Amino acid sequence: MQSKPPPRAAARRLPRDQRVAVILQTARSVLRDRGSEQFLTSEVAERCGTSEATIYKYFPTKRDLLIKAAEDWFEEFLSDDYPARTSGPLKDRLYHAIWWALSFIRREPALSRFVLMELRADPAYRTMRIYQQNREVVERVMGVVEDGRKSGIVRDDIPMRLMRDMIFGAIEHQTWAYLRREGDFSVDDSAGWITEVILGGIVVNQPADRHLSEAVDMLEKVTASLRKQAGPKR
Amino acid sequence: MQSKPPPRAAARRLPRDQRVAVILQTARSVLRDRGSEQFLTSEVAERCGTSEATIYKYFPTKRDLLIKAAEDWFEEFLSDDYPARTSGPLKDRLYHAIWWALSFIRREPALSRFVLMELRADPAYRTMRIYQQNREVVERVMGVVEDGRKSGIVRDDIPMRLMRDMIFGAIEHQTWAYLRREGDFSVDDSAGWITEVILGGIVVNQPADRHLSEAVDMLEKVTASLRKQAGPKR
Amino acid sequence: MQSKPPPRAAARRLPRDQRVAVILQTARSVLRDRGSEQFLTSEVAERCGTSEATIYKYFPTKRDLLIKAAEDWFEEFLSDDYPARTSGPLKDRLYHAIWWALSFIRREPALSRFVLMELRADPAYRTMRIYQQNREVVERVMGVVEDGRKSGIVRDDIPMRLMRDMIFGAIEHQTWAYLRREGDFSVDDSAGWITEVILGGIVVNQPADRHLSEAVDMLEKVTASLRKQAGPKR
Amino acid sequence: MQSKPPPRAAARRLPRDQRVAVILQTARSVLRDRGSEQFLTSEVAERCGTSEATIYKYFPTKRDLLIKAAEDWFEEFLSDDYPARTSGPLKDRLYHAIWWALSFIRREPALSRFVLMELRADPAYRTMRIYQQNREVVERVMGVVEDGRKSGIVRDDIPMRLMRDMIFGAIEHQTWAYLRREGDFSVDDSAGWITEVILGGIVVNQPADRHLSEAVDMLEKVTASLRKQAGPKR
DNA sequence: GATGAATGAGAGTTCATTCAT
DNA sequence: GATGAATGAACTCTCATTCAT
Repeated sequence: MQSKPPPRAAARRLPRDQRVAVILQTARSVLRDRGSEQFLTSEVAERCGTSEATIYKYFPTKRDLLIKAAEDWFEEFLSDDYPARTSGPLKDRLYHAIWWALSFIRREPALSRFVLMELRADPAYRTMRIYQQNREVVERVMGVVEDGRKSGIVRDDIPMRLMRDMIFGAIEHQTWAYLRREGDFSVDDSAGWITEVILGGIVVNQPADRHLSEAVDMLEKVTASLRKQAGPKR
Repeated sequence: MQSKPPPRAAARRLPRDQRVAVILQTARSVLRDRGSEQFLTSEVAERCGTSEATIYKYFPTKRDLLIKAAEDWFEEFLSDDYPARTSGPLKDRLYHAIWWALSFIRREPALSRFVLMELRADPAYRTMRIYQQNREVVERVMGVVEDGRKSGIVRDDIPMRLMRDMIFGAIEHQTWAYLRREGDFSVDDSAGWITEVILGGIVVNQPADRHLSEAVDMLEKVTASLRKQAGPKR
Repeated sequence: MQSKPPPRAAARRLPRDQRVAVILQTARSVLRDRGSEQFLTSEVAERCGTSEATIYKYFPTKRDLLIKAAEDWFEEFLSDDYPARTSGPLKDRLYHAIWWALSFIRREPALSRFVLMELRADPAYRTMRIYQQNREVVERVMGVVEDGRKSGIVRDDIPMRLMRDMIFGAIEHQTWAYLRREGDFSVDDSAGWITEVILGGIVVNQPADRHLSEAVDMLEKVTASLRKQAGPKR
Repeated sequence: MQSKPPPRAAARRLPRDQRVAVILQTARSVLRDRGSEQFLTSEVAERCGTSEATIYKYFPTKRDLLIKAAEDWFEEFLSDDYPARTSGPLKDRLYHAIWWALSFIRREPALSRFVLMELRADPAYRTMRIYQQNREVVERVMGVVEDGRKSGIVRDDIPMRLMRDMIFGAIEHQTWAYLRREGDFSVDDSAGWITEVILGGIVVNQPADRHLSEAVDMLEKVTASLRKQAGPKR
């Protein structure tokens, strides 16, 4: 016989808001531990010392609970935010933004996985708050690119959407195994390389280029020696 | 009252191979229509006019059926293959390979989705035939990069894995909405832009340009100083 | 057309303990009527006017239900217990204990059959409560034998295990047909004879008898020879 | 996909009798290896290189096959028989018969288990050939007891049925674990002890008995000395 | 005589969700 | 506001048995 459930731990008769908060927190922890596929309403109820019926009082559907929990979670992440870097060389700023996006995944793999692999598939995804939240992350990175464009550093023939796909495609691909709980990754390294390739591509400096820079070197020397030769001038 | 089920539509008593083929085809179509999560053996049985027991006669497990169906499907794609382009400029060859990978997704979104989002997560993925099949696609693209490296065109400081993640991350991200049945994409355009960015990055000024303009600057200074040195002329 | 199932007969919404009790009682009756091999959870559900899901709410497994039902059943038997007889002649005490064991089988053949023929074969049998319960019965009988040994009445060269096997082998064999619902047996008679044979064996001449008759023989001879020696007497 | 069954090994188109014989032999081996609960018609078919349909041509039912196989098996055992010992002391003959019954179990535990635990439960058991076969074994043992009775060695107040139950109850209980594949037993030891207890019971020679035999000893001495005293007589 | 193909009829579970109290 | 009780509706898988060829 199933052992009797332990007597409810949590306070009964919480005001609505608190009850909701408790449930959401618990749902978050279940989502973290089990992933969305093994997410059972019964486990949420058990962990927060309520009944499943109570949960269904506040959330019409398991999925609603799941989404709300994810959104709150995401919100929290966004609010204890690093300030975006808005000045400095483009490369540094891009690195910083990508690093930040990667660190989100690193810190909350379960949430990331749920958002990236489940919610994004939902037909209603675009109407969810979490869609907007996710956009914030994307915007922060793409904002840097946009700035680069405005100041003429970034090519303006490449569609923004493509650049976005490449950057976030790379981010997700790099973190795939980690999201699967099958490996780890270095936020710093990944951010570094992605930035590097995005900015400069994978093609070696052309030979022509090398010769030119040698030429520049020589000219610098010539210039310097001419200066000396000219003596203390004015 | 449920009226008696209509007599089985499909031919009964098929020879083994044909029955297997019918089941696999049907499974493929169910996978296409429903996705792997809503894939029911009962629906496969119904659609091909057999009983579920018959299906289980030939496939030990629902998952086995699913995988076998996917593998055959993939096989079919790989066999009416375009020849890989093995000569010509790196850019053309890379474009061609990426184009080919994209066209797979374009032609078989349901299959792609299943492979990319379900099977890849399976612990046994690496031991499946489909893993090898998928590798073929990846290898074909990365082979081009490798060649580029050997001939010194591609930077050899960037880890291959990163390049792979960027290319396929970009491919998958570009096709994401399409896999979700939410949009479309142009194989040609996507392939073109991905190639472009991967090879050259997103920054306007190629190093060659930068060096060149520095050189010009200096030459101007040198010229100016030589002029002064020459004294008041004319 | 199946007419709509009649509204559930049994009271709905029983408190947990009552529901569990109802299920256990029902399970017991199904076990009695069908035996463990034809024991269907669906029949239990039907008979007690619940759904199978309700049963699985309280019992994780069909087998668990079966075992719990058997254990409770056994418990009930053990609790309306006859006191063991702890004094008096060995024979009486052994008779009493065997009688008690037989009466268990007599009263609950279905349960006995399940325990003796199914559970005993279970790898986990030794860890079950019912194993302990069964031991109580065995111990009560063997305790008498043990006492007999201590007081020198019982031979101490025969392995206890063998004696146990003989006593319970005899008990089970005697009751076999009854367990099969094919006949009946008298608890009194069986107990009497088993006690008799176990204690004394099946051979007519007890050693005491043999010696006695030898002695008589010899005395007759002695008498005869003494008569001769005394000469022709009247 | 289930791998194709290997091409049939056995000759096709066997005459009826041979086919039946092959099936029966195979069924026996499956019964031996798997026990009757895991006995699958599919495995029989596979092992003897026929189809299940062929089996059903000759045996209307799985159970029929099982029974027929067991009967043939038993027959074989009975025919390469030890001759029963028909002379000598009762104890030796009983030992021999019990030993023989035990050795059957020892040699064919799977068959024994099937007969003792499955078939015996069948309502039609009494009408089966195997019931008669089993009786042969029982008779051989009980024949010895019967002889003992006739010659006055065995008590005639104990019901034969009880003696039978005690002897075979003891045999089965002793071999229980072995039939469960959980242990082993010594045919010699078991036979020895069972014989011992059955014949003599478990009670120590009574003290009275001891005194009597001492008395006999003394009388023998008296008789002897009287004889001497009487001198060479006649 | 032989068999490949096919299946009816379940079995045991699982879980999100409802509702009377 | 809270919940214990209850369940509908699936789902995957098994196997003895039948039948057209």
